[in-house]
Amino acid sequence: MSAPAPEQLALHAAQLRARIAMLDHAYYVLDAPEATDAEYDQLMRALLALEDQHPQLRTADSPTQRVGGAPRADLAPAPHAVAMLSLSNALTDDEAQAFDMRVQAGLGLADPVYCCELKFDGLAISLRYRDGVLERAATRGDGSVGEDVTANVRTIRSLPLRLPGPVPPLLEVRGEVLMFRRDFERLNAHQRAHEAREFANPRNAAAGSLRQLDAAITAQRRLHFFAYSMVQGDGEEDTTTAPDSPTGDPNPNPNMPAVTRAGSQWALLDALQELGLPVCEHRARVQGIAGLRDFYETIAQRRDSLPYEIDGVVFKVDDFQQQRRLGSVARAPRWAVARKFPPSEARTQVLGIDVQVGRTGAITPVARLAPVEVGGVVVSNATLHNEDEVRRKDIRIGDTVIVRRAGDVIPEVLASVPELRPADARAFVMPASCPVCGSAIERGEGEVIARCSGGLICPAQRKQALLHFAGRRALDIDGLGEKLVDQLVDAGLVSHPAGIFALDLPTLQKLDRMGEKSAANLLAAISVARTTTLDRFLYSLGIRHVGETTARDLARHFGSYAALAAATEAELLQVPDVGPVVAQAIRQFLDDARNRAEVEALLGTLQVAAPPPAARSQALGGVSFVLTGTLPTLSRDEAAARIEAAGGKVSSAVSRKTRYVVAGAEAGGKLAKAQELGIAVLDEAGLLALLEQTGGN
DNA sequence: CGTCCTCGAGTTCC
DNA sequence: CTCGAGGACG
Repeated sequence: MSAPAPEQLALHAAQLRARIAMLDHAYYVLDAPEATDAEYDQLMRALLALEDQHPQLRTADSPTQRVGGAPRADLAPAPHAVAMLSLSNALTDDEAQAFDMRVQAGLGLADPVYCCELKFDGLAISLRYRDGVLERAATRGDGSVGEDVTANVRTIRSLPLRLPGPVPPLLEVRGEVLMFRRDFERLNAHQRAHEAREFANPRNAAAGSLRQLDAAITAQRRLHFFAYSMVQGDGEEDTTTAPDSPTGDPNPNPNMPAVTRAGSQWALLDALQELGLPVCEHRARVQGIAGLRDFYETIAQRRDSLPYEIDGVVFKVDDFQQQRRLGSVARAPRWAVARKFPPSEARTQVLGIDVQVGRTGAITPVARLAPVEVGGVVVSNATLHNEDEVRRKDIRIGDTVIVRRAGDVIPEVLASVPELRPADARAFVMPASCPVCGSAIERGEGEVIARCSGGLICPAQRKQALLHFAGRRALDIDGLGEKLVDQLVDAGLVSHPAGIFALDLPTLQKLDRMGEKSAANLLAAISVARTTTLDRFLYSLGIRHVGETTARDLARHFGSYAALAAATEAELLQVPDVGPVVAQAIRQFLDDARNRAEVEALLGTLQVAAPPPAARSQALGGVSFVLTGTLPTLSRDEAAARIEAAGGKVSSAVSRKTRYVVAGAEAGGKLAKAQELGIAVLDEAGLLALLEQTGGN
């Protein structure tokens, strides 16, 4: 085969570039992808291969030369008169301490004064005001040249387009553009509703919104801005003689604008604020390493309750003269450092997508991930919830994905990174039959969850049913966990709950790694579980839609299993919170012959006591509480029991009807919600005091 | 009939 | 903890 002519190759490369540019425009600008990711990827690979073989074809504007958030062709380049530096990072307390030591050494000064601020997880932006009028807004870009995003930045409501009062003829304000969590969630809900791709996090959403070509779209996205620094004139380094006092009191020239007079970062922030620029309220002026630590700790605790995301805090030497003496190295100033929080997000690869079978037969896709550390633990699995979710987030096997494990414990796959998708990435396909028992998988009309139709034929469902039965909130059989249930079911020793009570020592000892001692312990635990209460018993049966609360309501209403079994659907409807769906599910369970036999067998071996009576104390008269976080001494159950004993109600979600939120350590979203709704927040001591007070009389 | 509230179910790691 | 969905209530 003969080599194609060079002109032909050049033409081919140009065609590929044009096609890719067109698809980029459709994807990033018009939000209307015109090709699948695989097609796009194929084009890109073809171009890369071509350029690799014929380097002379590689052009500076080739899409292959783009890295990450490279400037988009259609946004004008915006050079920075003074480079936008980044900050060096301190990832550990030791590194923060080293920074403080360097500053002390550089200044020959013990315990320097620092200005502490938040490190926003957004985009650095520079705003140029000429005679007080916003003239140009630019992204950081590579530090020396950014992108002109003036039209988009103008849509930020909190940003003054004209600065009042005396201002220098040319003033450049720097700060961060970010999206509040609330607006981010609203945006994603909107994207979801329009079947558009969701954003992985507020920062990506802010970046995407700011780089919109249509400023009308940016306007709808509700961006925010916080100012944190300033460059004067046309970029000459600030040489104004700063007043000796960092607060910048009496000034020789009172006509000079306050921003110009400021002799310290702290005073500058004040001055920016006076100009009507948004300045974040979370800042502090502190002394020495102890002060830096305090600020870091305080903010780390509040991190989750802030309305926007931050990835750390920033420490700056406060005094401008001192800053100048310290100077800059390479691309970062020596007088400032970013103390980062441990990352709560990480990228990793999807090795595969398996499905799990739950107690009710629910089929849940689970991503097997290349192990990655995020939020302090190594994550290797993450639920994908359901089929629709996988499709919506467009997560494929082989994809690189963003995983998050924030204040909450459960890792979540936020999004895939389409740029890093390999050509052989495979989409997830919901299997047609259960991987465990082979029964058909069905998904009801309008339902989100697909289910294995095998019922208790399915070993997976049987195992889950047994685990539920033995669970802490049901019969509470200590030691009967997943491993053991697996063994018992696989060995054919137990196939249904009543079978647990037929176990004996010789049978148990047939199992691997089951000595006499542990077997005896298990039998003792089973024996203890023979005595139970009606509410726990009803809950343990695993009737659909009957959870802990409904089981308790049923127990209280009917008083005995026999009474419940005799109830008609109409009678069931009399029970609080039982409607037609739940009543039917209960009736269906009771009418099934196998279930009846099972319950009969259980009742033959168990002693089921009448349910504990409802709280008699009316002290708290149905006041509604929500618990969140870890309390110092009480467990959550104990706290709930005490509240209920005093006649209060404990529910799981915060709403306007909630009177108190009891928050412990590492409280998450519920605390934030409580603050949002203005609901009283108690700590453990506050709760105990309240109980004491009301219970005492 | 729509809105809000609550419950049930599934889930990760050590 | 978060979702979906059932139930209560206006």
